[in-house]
Amino acid sequence: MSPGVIDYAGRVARWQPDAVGRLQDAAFTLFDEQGFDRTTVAEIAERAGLTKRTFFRYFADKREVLFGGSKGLEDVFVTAIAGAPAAASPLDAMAAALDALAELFEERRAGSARRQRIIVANPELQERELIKLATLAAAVAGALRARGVKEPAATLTAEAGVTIFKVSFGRWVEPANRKTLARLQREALAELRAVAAG
Amino acid sequence: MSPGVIDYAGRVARWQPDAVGRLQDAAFTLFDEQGFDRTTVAEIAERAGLTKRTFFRYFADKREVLFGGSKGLEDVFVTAIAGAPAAASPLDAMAAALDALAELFEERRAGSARRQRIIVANPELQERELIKLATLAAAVAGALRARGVKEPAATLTAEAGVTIFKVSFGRWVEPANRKTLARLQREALAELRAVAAG
DNA sequence: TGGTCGATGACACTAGGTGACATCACCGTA
DNA sequence: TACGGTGATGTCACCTAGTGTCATCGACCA
Repeated sequence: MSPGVIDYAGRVARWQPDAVGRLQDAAFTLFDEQGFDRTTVAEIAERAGLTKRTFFRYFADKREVLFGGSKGLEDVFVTAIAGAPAAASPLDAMAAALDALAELFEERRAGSARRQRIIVANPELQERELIKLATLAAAVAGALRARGVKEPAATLTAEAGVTIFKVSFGRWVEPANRKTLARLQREALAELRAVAAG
Repeated sequence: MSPGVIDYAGRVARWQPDAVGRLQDAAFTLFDEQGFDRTTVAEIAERAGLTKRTFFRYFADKREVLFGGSKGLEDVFVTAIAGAPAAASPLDAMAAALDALAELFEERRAGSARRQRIIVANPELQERELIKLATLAAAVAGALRARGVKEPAATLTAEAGVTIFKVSFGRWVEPANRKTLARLQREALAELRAVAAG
């Protein structure tokens, strides 16, 4: 669609640039305006100046368009675990990784809240969110095992860390919240330590 | 389909009994034989002697036919939490609830393993499983709050308990496993305590 | 006898998702 | 300069999950 666009160099480009970005923008806007399931893929594609078929070339399904950033999240988390001091306990490594995550998000609270609104409003999207978090937990557990943590401690620690992130993230994006994500995560971690101590 | 069946009283019944059960049986068998996504709803319905439309009257979607028992699971979990001694710590109440769950499953290891095989083979089904577990965790957190546990301790404890169940269940249904679910859960809980203690 | 109810069937329709093939600007190379 | 390959996109036909609506007909009741 729309061939013959003039690109930055003044040459005739066949396609408008950044099809993926345009699809994501269109999807976010439409989901936010009319809700996820009152928005069709054809509608998203049309708004992005593309076709349904092109949408499905970039995204495995309609939900996936909202989860583009999850690979980056996983990378930051795993890298931070791997980079923690060798002497750090599993839970200390986890604390360091949570701080690294917080830094990644701190600037994007408005966008995160918008995305969260869309997801919370739709069970299908919550399912996808949960499997992304489960995948994340599995990767984190792998990073812990690479540090010498045994099973099932690695999986339990990883799940605990991801749970802390999830719970804290949910509080962070609440309109009334004034605390930083880093602080909410540290509080949750302390709480978990207290619970486990009995 | 198949009207004119003779029922237990010798009278002519219009329909064969237990449509839900027949649909579940057909679905389990077909999913196990040919996989979840190579099985169509029309196929399941036909095998059960019913139509697609009837399938969707009983199950909200194709996946739901595998998750009929999750309400019972939640009831047992929540009841056990509520019934724990008033003096028990949150984690002790959790331990008691996990024992109660183990009792519920101990007799059904073969069936549980078959269901697990089907679910593990398909990401869509894992998504549904995860949201069921998340719903379970939310209910358990509610039961803990009813005991006076504050947030975020209640949610963190509930998530930890459900994680212990999930991890232990996965190990329990492994072909090589010889331990009971109760024992695997107790081991995981001890491990979690050790990790959190540092 | 007739009327309501409840479980199921029949049928048409929407939308997510896929496979196969066509299009055409771009780019490297002879 | 001509030409062939490549990659991003479009077109079209198709499958199947899931839904809305109305028809059917034995059971049950007055």
